[in-house]
Amino acid sequence: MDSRRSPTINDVARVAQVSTGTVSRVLNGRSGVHPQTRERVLEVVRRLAYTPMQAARELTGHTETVGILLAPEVRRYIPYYLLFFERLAEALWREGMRLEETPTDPVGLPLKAARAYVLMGAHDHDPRLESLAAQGIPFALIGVYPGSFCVAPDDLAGGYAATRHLLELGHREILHLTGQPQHQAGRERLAGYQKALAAYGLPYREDFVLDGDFSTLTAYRRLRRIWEQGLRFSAVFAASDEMAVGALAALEDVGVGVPLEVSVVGYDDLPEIGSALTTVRQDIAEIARTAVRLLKEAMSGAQPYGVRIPVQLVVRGSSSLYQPRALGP
Amino acid sequence: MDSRRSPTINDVARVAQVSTGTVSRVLNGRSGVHPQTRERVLEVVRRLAYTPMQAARELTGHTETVGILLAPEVRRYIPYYLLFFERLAEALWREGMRLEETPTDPVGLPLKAARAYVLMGAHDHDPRLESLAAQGIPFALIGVYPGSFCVAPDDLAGGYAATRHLLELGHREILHLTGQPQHQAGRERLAGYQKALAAYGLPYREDFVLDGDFSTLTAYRRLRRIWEQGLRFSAVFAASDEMAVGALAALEDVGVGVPLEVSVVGYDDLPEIGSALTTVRQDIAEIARTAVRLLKEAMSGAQPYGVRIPVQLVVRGSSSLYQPRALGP
DNA sequence: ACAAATCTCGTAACCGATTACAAAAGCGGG
DNA sequence: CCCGCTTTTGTAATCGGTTACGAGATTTGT
Repeated sequence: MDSRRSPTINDVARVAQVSTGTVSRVLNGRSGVHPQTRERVLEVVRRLAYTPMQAARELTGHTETVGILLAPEVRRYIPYYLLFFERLAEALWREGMRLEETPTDPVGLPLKAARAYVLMGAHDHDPRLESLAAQGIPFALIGVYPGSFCVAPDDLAGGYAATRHLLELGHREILHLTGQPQHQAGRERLAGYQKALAAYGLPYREDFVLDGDFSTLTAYRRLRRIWEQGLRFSAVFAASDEMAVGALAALEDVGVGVPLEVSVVGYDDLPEIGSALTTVRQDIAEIARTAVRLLKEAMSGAQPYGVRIPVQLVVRGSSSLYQPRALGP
Repeated sequence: MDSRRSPTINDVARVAQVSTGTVSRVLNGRSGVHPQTRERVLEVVRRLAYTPMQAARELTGHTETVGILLAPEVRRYIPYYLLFFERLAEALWREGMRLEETPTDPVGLPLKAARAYVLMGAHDHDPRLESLAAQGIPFALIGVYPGSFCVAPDDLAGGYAATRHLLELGHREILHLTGQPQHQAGRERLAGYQKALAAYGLPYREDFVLDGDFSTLTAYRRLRRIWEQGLRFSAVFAASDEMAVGALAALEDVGVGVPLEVSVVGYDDLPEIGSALTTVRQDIAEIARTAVRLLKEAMSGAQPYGVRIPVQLVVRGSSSLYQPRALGP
C-alpha cells in the first residue's frame, strides 16, 4: 500500500475482513452490527489511523460546509475572534462538518454559498443577514439578535460579577472602561456594572465611566488623562482584557501600584495576555459548540431562539483588598 | 427541478443538450470542443449560475484543500494576517483549491492533514516545519526561510523607501520605531532605514531607534517618554501602521502637530487605519497569489526557492516638508 | 426439530465531478 | 463516392464514502 496515501474505508474493510457497508455503519454508530464485529472494525480504524475523507461524505450529503462571515468592524477585536475561529472549527469537525474560508464580495457576502453560516459582529438590519434569510440559508449569530438563532455570553452577569468582586474587596470608587456604545456586549457589561453598584446601594457616577473602544491605546489615554486631572479611584473594571492592559500600563506610567493602590479587572481571559490579570472568562469553546448546535437546528428548520452562555470570574493577582490611600504626598 | 438544490453538471448537460463530459471539458478549458458547442455550454452555465461542487472535484483529485498554520506569536499582529487570510482564500479559490480551517493540536500541528499548508510566523527550527517536511507534506512559508518555498515582501526596500521619502522632504532627525528583534520583517525594515541614512551620508544614531513590538501601546509609550525626556526629531518612521497610530497619538498628547511639526510614516497600509497616513503598502493579494503558486510547485516536487514581492510607498497627509523648529517656547 | 422472526452483513446504486476510451461526425484527397 | 485521418462527442469507470435492499445466519417459539 502506498504509505503516502491515507487509508480509505476500503482499506479498513479489507483489513478487518468485513464490507465497507459494515465499516460505515460502525463509524456512524448505526445499530445492527455485532458487538464483536464492531470492536474488530474499531481496532483496525485505530491501527490504521483512519479518518473519513470529508469530501466524500459531503458528496453523499453527510458533511455540511459552514462558512463564517465577519463584519468589517470586528477586525478591531480580532484576538478574541481568532480564538473563536479555532473553537468553532473544532466543534464543527467533531460533528463531521467543516469550516470553509470563502471569499466574499465587497458587501461581505460569500461568492460561493456554503450550506450554512456563522455570523459575527452583525448589526440590526445587516444586509447580509437579510440576504441569507431571503435565500433560505440557515445561519447562527454570535451576539443577541431577536428572531434569529443566536448565542452570546451572559455579559450582564459578567459585568455584575466583576464589579461585585471589587465591591466585596471593599472598593467603592470603581472606574469602568466601556466598549463602544454600539457594541451590544459592551452595553451589557456596563449594565452589569450599574446593577452591582445599585445592589450595594452606591450611586452611579457618570465621571467614573469612561467611553472606550475596546482598544488598548484608548484605554491607556483615557485613564491616564483622567488620573492626571485629579480623579481618584481604587479600582478599574475594563470591559475587555485589552483595555485592562491599557489601564495597567497607564497606572504604571503615573506611578500607581497594582493591585496595592488600584485593583484592575479585565474581561475575556485572552490567553495571550498571560499576565496575572483578574478577569471574566468567556467559555469560547462552549459558545462555539452551541453555535454548531444552533446551526444544526437552523438547518432542520426549527424555530429560532437565543442561548446565553454563563461566564466565570477568574481571580488572579491584579485585584486585592481595598487599602485606604495615604493622605497627601 | 428543486429550486433549493443548486444545479449540477448534469443539469447543465441536459439543458445544453450535450454530455457531462463535454461540459467538464468546457469548464476546464480543455481543447477538442467545437467553439459553437463551447458557447452554448457557457451560455447555459451562466444562465443556471452553475458552479462546480468542490467536494466532487476534490474526490476526483482536482481540488486540493490547503490548511493554514499560524504561529502563536502572530496572534499579536492579527489585522495584517486576517487580511492575508482573505486574499489567500480568494487566490486558492481561483485555482480550484480551498482553504480549510483545521483544528490543531497543542503543538500547532493539524489533527487532520490537508493536502498542503501555508505557514505564517514560523521561526528557524520550527517543529511544525520539520514535521511537515518529514511527512513529505508540501508547504509554503510567508517570510524568509532558506531552503523552503517562501514568499515575503521586500521589506528592505520598503524601509529604504520610507526613510528616503522623509530624507527627500528635508528631514534629518528621523526616529525609527522597530518591530520585535526576532521578527525578520522588522529587522529588514530597520536595515532599509539604516541603508537610506547611509546613502544620504547621515550617521546612524542609536538613540533614534526605539525598540517596539508592533503594538500600538508600546509605540505610544516609548515615543511619548522619549519626547518628554527632551529628545527632538522631525520625523518618525514606524515599522507598522499600528505603531504609527501609537506615534500619532503620542505626538498629539504632547502637543506636537502632524505633519507640520513632525512627519510620520507607517508600514503595511492597513485599510482599517483609514486615516491620512503616509505608509508603505504591501501587495497582500500578490503575496497570497504567489503563495498559491509556490504551493503548486511544492506539490509538484520542484526545488524550493524564495520570492520577494515589491512594496510601494503611498504618500498621504502625515508627512510633509521639513520645517525648522521655532526656537524656544 | 422446524418454521418464523430477528440479527447481521454483503452487494450495489448513488452523490457530482473528471477523464480514458471509443464511437461518431466532419473533412479532404483520389 | 469511398477511405482514412482528425475533430468532436458520448459512455462508463472512478474517486470515497452512505444506505436501501436482500441474503444468509442466528435465535426464538412451539
